[in-house]
Amino acid sequence: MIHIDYKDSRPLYEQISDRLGELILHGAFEPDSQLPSVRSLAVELAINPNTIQKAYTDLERKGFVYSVKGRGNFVADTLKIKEEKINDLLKQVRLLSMEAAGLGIGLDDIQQAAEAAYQSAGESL
Amino acid sequence: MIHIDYKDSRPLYEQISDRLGELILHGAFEPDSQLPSVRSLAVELAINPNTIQKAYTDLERKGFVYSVKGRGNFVADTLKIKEEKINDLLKQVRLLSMEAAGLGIGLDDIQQAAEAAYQSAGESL
Amino acid sequence: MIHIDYKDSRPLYEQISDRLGELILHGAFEPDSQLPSVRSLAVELAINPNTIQKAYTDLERKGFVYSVKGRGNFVADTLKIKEEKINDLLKQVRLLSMEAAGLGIGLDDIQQAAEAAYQSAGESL
Amino acid sequence: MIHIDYKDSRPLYEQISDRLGELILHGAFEPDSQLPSVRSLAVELAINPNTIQKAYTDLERKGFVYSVKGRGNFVADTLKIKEEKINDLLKQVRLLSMEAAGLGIGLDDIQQAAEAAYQSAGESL
DNA sequence: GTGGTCTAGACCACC
DNA sequence: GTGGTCTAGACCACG
Repeated sequence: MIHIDYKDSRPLYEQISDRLGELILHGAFEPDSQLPSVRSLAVELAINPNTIQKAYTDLERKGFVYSVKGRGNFVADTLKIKEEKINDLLKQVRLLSMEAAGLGIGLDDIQQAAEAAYQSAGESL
Repeated sequence: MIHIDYKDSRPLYEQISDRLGELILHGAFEPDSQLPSVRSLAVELAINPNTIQKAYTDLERKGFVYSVKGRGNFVADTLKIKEEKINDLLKQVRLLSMEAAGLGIGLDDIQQAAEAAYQSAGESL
Repeated sequence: MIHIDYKDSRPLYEQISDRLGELILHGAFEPDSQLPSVRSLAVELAINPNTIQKAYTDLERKGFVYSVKGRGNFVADTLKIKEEKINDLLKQVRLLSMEAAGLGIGLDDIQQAAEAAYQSAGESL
Repeated sequence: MIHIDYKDSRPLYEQISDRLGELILHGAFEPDSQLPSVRSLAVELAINPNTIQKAYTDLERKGFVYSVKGRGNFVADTLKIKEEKINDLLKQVRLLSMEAAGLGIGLDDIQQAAEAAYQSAGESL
């Protein structure tokens, strides 16, 4: 479910946090369902529990997860998060488009690239 | 021409390298023209010359610049670089589009966002 | 009467203790009347009896409740408690006011906020 | 400048984070001025550097501080933060006032307590 | 068994 | 010297 890449320059806790956030965003977990415990994940990934803990703290800061002492970590209501994520993504598209305009790329090229990728993603579902 | 932001969490050398690379890509310098010397830039930006040197080394690694011992740093032929940059940007658009598909964003939303941003950038030229 | 919020980061026993204390303070129980038994509350809330027991112990420590072995838990004389609570609350108001002074908030702003909230609470009774 | 209370039930990192945040909010540091380094604070307070680091991370999350790798931690622009803090404080006043209404405390009592404390704070400046 | 906090000691990237 | 990350091992509160 989670793959650690030691060649990745990102810190381990961030790889884990990002990956879990991705899974949550894409609906891999039910809201309010329990996530793997700090210790079990630590064992599974052969990583220090503190590092897992940092990943969960990061997810809590981002609002993806809430934690209850003595009980575990649970996935938060992802609706608002998803909206934020969507806004973020569109903002990135806008930035890239403006940059593309500066580099002389045609609007068509961008839109076609978007379309092709979008549909290939749809097919793989 | 170059602005250093001490609040930026990126290292200084990277800010300088990125900014110079941007200027080169957008045609602010003629190919083979000479760039400011390490020392002059260091004085101008009130920064340690080692940091400037590292920025130039970074640009050389990326192929934006070539350096001649005892003479200075010069802008490389940017044609290939520009092509790479364009490919890079389109690749990013594709990635975002695939991610968008996974999040349930409509293709229209993406293309419209791109179009609006593209045109607003064109107007500001 | 008591609602458990599993998303609340406070421990369960504290949620229960706080809620019962609130009810007692606001006169929801007669003095010396019997409170629900540990077991019945445990069943009703679908919670471990140990947790309920800890809540009652907490309330006893605070002086809201007294317990008679073999008979149950009973509400204490709340008069003194109420006075303490009032003193507590006024103390908090004073602390906030001093902090407000340090932050440059006007006294009027505080008093008006207090008045508006006070009256809105009165209307909802 | 910072006092650690080992009898305080709050974690050390939170005591430090809160205290520094307080100092920043009350203008004890110039914006963009450098805060004590992780290591120096660790020595001064006789505490593990990791704990100080966690305090700074916490302050960064709250927007009180920004950190630049290799250079140190600096106080952020506190204007927005101060506004948030003021809103927070007034919200607390409102909560207390509503609670007071439920307990039968007079509005006068609250406002007078606020006034007395407010003025005593003003005199001590 | 669960998460939360803390210490001690280490290594890295950046300046 | 600066912050950032990671490991190892420990103790506590909670259920």
